[in-house]
Amino acid sequence: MEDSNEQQVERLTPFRYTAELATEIETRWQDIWDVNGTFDTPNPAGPLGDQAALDDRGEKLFILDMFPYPSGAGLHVGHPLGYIGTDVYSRFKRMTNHNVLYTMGFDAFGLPAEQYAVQTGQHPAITTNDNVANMRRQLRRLGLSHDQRRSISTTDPEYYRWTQWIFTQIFNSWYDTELKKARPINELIAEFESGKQSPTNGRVWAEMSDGDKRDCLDEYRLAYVSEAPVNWCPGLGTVVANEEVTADGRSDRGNFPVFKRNMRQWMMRITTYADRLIDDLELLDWSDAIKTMQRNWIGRSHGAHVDFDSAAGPITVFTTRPDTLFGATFMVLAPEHPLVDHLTTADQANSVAEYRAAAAAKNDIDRQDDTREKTGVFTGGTATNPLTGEQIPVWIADYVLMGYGTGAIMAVPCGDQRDFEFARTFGLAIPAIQQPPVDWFADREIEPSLDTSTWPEAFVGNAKYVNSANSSLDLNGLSSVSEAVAATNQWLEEQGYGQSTINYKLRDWLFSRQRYWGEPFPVVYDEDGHAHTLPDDMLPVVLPETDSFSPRTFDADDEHSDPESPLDRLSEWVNIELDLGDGLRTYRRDTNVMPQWAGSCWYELRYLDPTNAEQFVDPEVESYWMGPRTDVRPDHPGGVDLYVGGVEHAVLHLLYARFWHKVLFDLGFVSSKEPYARLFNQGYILANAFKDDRGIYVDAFSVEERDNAYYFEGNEVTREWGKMGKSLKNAVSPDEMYEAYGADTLRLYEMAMGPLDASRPWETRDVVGMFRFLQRLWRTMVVEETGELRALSETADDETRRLLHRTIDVVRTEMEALRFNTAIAKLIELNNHVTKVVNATNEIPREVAQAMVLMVAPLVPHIAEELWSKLGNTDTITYVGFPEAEPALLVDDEVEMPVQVKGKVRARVMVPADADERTITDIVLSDERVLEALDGADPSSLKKVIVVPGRMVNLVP
RNA sequence: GCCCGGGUGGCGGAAUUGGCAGACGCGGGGGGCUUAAACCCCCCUGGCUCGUAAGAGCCGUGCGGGUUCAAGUCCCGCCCCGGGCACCA
Repeated sequence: MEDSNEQQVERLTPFRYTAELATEIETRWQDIWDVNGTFDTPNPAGPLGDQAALDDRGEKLFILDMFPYPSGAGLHVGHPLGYIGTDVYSRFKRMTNHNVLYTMGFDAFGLPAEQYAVQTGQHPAITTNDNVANMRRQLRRLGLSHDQRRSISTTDPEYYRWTQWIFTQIFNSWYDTELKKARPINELIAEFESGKQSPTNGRVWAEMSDGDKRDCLDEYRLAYVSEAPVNWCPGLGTVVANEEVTADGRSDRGNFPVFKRNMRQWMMRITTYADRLIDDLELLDWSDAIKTMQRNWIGRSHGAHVDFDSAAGPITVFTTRPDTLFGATFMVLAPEHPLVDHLTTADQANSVAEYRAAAAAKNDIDRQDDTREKTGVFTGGTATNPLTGEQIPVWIADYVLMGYGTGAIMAVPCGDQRDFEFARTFGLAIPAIQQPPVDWFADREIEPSLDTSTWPEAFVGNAKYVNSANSSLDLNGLSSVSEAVAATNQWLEEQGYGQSTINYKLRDWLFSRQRYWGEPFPVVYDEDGHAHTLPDDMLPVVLPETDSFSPRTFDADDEHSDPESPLDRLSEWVNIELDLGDGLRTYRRDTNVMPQWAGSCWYELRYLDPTNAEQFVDPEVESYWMGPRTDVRPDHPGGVDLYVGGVEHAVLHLLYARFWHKVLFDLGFVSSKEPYARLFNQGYILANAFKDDRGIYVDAFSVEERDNAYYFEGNEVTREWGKMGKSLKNAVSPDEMYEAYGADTLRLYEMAMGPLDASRPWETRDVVGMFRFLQRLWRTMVVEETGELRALSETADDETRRLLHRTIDVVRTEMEALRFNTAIAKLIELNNHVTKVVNATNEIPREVAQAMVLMVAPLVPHIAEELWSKLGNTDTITYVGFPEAEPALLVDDEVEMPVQVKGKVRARVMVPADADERTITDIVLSDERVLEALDGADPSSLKKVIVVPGRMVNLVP
């Protein structure tokens, strides 16, 4: 009987590096690592403190992944891209004398976990635990070098106890605008009592009742309950934060419509930190793209508040261009503006009411989706332009948003495109107040003129001011916007018509959700409805058990439904008797839960000291791992040394976490002013997805390609790129890859396929290239027939040794810079060379074998451990020093230099490596092929001879 | 519309401060081993033209200009793709 191929291979080379052998090696080493606690990292103090171990390790380094939601679907090969990258880097750093903190937790509260639970009918605690366990298993199989002792889940009561504690700290703090930092609310009370400052509501502290004092303090707290317009999402049955609403007015989870509604909700006063959140971006080693997104989201703009007198009292507008006030010929208020009623005249009442009703019926999407046709109505009322003294008409229009600035604008049609369009539509005057430059007219192919009826659009920019003077202010003749703004602001402040100010797009953070699967608020309400946070010894407030954990959701379009928190139903839990210091009283619990983001706002801090029962983190431990590295640079803010994750958290998680961290910094709990000193955004793994003619995704693995077209079950389908995922029916699971090649090959392929920050398409058929490399590596050291270590020779030939050291040099540099793809290419080149040596001699030089194993160890740790032990070592390779290049071996005696004639390579000559320009020139100009290439030109009278030593020579005849 | 990225062989991608374009891998071709095949090993592989051949020449990094001895890299003007923001006063 004939053997199958596999049987033959098995019989002839039973110790070949196959998927089966890889799996055996990998699972065995994973067990050894676990048993030995190989990746346990010592702290300087506390429960995980170990001074002896700490002394053995070098400089500290905190490497962090954005932790995942433990989704029920499990991992596909796209998920661990970043994790493999951080693992390789962590392992490399351990080998270059660093004490590396590297672990992984689970962001297990929130909508996805809850929706999965609702889907399966299982309690979210059960499904979450299952999912976490499954994910731990999948990540372990990848060989990630996490310190398992430090892994947390946000759903552990021991963890969310501290999430609740931080909430109480925030609640019991206020922002001191003088010192520009958060302080305990008790210090504010002390200042009110001593008279050092007075409440901003204008009342006298000593004369206020206890209840009034509480109300007054609530105006200051960094966490507060407010009745405010919020985003109500009936489809999810909860309110959501601004950051969770997409540009087209839908929820980022579930894609349901979102409606603006006034509701009583918890808010976080993140706006008080707007300046610091923008300014401290300067201190961060983050990409400009992410910084820009944060800046845009916070949306700081410098301008002025200006009051326009009217019959209904002063109308305040915010403008960034007070210099254009002379051109303000009308005003526009948002339809919801409170002064509209008072301004509207009787004969305009009907049309105003009609317009306001129409605007109210539209949600934000429709208002923005508009074809940009300007609509609006005249209120009949007028206001006084403080600079010109003219009476100008007041309109309402939905292009002015109540949610930004003051909800009212002064319209300068000649200098603002929106106002220009509005004025054109309704035939309002457009006087020019600047003389646009000649070029501006030329570009628009019109004659220069101050008659704006010839202008196609508004003019925005620096230009000479005209018609801009009154008896006490004269801008005419100025030509820079900044000068004119300064002059106008000064005038406005002197005359009491306004003042320069800063406006932000950022709103306070809506912090409560009407869901079940989240952290309960550590808050109770007394009989007067005042909120009290619970003292430390009553934490955690454990999420109560219930079968009815699913929230009430509504028809997604039912704007007028009301949220109904699942916790509301648990009256036995809601109503309690407590002694909060003034005897046993009846209280009512808060029935909201915190948003998904709460747990991820501080998890990196808990990794530092995960088992500390006394504090959320020991300050000594925090300062060791996250304290400012002023030795690196004087303005280093402290924080995680390397944070790797996707760009999708640019404004959500990263903004919230920075805010919480800054509060904790202000209150003295942490020494770092930023949580993440360096951020690296990894790319995504993309995969082909295919749609049939109904636009439905078909199984990508059953699609056939013929003549540049794609077919599924005989029908042509269209190809598109997408993130890998279940919904696109193109997910490849890591288990398939383990089965075919093992985890080391998967790790290597993901690192080799491109730079870590680039998205790239997955190609299963390419994976085999990395598998072949590992097979060859294995074969250079292991005899496939016997499994024995190949014979070692004591010395390498000169060429091999030089190549080895050049490789070490490059691999170190590339690993350090997270360019694992190029490091791998160099290692393959070295291995290809070594394969030739081994083929010729049947032995491998010991120094080469050792260095190669050490260099691949961060990338493919299992095969490296196995080879390392075959080479006679008994200890793990994890903490062995990474090879260092011998500088003398990096320079050659002779180098080949290309010789160009007029920039084109015509010849190559060998020159001594240390030759200077003179010597090189002499050698080059006496070379036969060079003379030939010069084609008869006289080498002694060349126009130019450019010599870049070690690079090239260029001759210009 | 504005702000970020990006565009290099059949494919994924390499290329220090401007200095030999296409490293490495996949795919493709040829050879060796084998009764045969698979595995493995060795060689070739951007396009075009000329040459029996060794080889030689020309073109070539989205398009069009420019700077330079020299441009994938720098400058100007466009086109396309991906992402973010979007009536923000």
